[in-house]
Amino acid sequence: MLKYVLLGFLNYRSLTGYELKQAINRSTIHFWHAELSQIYVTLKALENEGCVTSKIQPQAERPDRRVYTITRSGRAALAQWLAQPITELGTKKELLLLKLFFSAQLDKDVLLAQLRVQRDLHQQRYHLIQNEMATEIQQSAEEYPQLVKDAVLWEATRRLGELHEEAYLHWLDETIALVQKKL
Amino acid sequence: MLKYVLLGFLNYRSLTGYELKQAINRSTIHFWHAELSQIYVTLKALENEGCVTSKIQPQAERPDRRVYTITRSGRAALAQWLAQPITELGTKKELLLLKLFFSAQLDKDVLLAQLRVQRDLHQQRYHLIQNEMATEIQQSAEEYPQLVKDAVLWEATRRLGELHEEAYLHWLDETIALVQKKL
DNA sequence: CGCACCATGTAATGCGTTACATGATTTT
DNA sequence: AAAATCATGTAACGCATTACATGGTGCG
Repeated sequence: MLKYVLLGFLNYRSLTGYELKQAINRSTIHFWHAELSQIYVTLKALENEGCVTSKIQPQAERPDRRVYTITRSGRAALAQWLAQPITELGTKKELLLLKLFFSAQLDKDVLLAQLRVQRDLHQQRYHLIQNEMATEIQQSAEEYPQLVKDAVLWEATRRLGELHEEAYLHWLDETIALVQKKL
Repeated sequence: MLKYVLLGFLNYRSLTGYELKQAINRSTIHFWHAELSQIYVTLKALENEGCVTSKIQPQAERPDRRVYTITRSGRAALAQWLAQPITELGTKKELLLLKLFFSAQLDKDVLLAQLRVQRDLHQQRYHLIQNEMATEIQQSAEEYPQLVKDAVLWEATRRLGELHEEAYLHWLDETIALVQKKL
């Protein structure tokens, strides 16, 4: 899938691997991520498939950059993938739930500490989604008026992140209280 | 991590690979899953590490089964893992959000169809979590009174699944309306 | 008669993470 | 002086998915 993430961003404009990583971190990070090393590998694969082309851009006082550009064939591949229906639900892997599931014999205070750390982390992410990410999207929409439709959808993905974090925080409070009472 | 899922279940009682797959499907499926083939591979690895032992149980009129039993060393590994704090948030991969993010140029009706299929799928999962899974947990708690504490935590993991699906369904309705209006 | 269930495994492939390797510039 | 940012890659390792392989029993 990383292929399509990269094609998606390159469809807006030409970018380097490094910039693609930044684009991901600013926008899709809460539902799709990738390591830089994997991005470079995948870009090379996309080039072999003819979905992108690359040119070295020499820079003074900075390392040279390899700028990737989407091809017609790359746009076609992206469009084809977008139109393809998803027929199954995605499978999640939630480490916290896994540990919690088997934690009945674990020391109660260790478990509570675990849950409180998670509460902090999720609170932080919640604020990030509500503030930094929301303004980021608004700014893009104002800066590039041709992307209003895109911005509507970006906002929708942000909104699910917000709702999920709200649910998660609510659940953590519920669960901390539950563990205190019943364990 | 699959190692610990298997150890977690084997800590309750000895099981075969096939039964472990069933246990996962009945309980942790919405936050952790695994293919049978991977379970068999991982069980073999656990045996090499001394975390489990296995015995062939011959069966008449059924294929022989290999029953796995957790060792003292396996219990220790499990306990050690459970006590270990999680310091980072898990990273999700949500295919639907990824497609949605890049779908501004996609045909509106194709996108709406995509979202409606998802609504059906999530509705189904929501009911599964609320009904089958809830009763499954209650039954286990009644059947094995020594597992009341465990059942409290199982129920907690189920509850997050429920809350997440509620949020997801809410969001899908929101988003379908949004796409109809603004795209 | 065909499908689902019981039951276990191997092999190939793909994808992702972590570590390694390099090195200048800018910010704190 | 140290840390972060810019910038690109290779290599090893681990884990997961998919396909392949086998074969009996029970049910509709």
